[in-house]
Amino acid sequence: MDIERSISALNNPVRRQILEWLKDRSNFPPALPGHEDLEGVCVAYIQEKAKLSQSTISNYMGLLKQAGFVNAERHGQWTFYRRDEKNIQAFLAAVQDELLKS
Amino acid sequence: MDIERSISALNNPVRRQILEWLKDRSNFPPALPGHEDLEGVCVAYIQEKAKLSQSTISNYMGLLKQAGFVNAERHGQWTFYRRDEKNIQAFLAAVQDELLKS
DNA sequence: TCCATAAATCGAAATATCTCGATATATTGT
DNA sequence: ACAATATATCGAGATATTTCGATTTATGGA
Repeated sequence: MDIERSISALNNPVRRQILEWLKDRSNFPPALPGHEDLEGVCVAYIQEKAKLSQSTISNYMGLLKQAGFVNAERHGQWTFYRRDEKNIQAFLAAVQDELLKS
Repeated sequence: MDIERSISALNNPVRRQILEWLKDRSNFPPALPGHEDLEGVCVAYIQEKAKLSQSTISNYMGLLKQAGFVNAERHGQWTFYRRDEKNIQAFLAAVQDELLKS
């Protein structure tokens, strides 16, 4: 739990928006054929919704991953990103601790 | 509750450290004579502990104030800063909401 | 009024972040 | 092996943040 890296990753409205979108798979187009069982969303779908360049979104997802907010799973040529709820909880607990604990 | 501004203010280790120090008045030298009743801490004390320049700390306290994390109270030539626990709670609730609420 | 002190603001240099297009890498299908 | 597609990485320009010293403003005391 690197709080520095996590806050830095959250310090951008598009990255926060992506984390919100990822709460619900139905914010994106249907899964690609053969990947219906996967929870995650590919970079191209996220890019389309965020309306930023492919490289920017790839970079953003890398930052969110380093911060622990998402997991990446490669399947063939696609990387499927999904929220890591456990780490998100852990982050919230850590911030709460830092801001409130005596 | 401007979450953008709040996260931005927290996105700096010294500012987070200051918020932690302000949890406990005894992290700083005793109050100036005649101000023993005040909860807050003057800029000079914070600066001394943070070991950054006066202008930097004044700027930091301004950012923390704009974000709502601290209140400023002017008494004579001093500005006394203290945590705004209500707003800190509100911020935590808002982040929790943004990160978790469906 | 003049001086000293505290804090805020200004201007600037160094560093970091944002964002892009171009390129590289990995994988799949022909 | 080749072409097509998805993603990652690279290099760079624009913008923002960090941090400083110098200056300004506000206050209190001699």
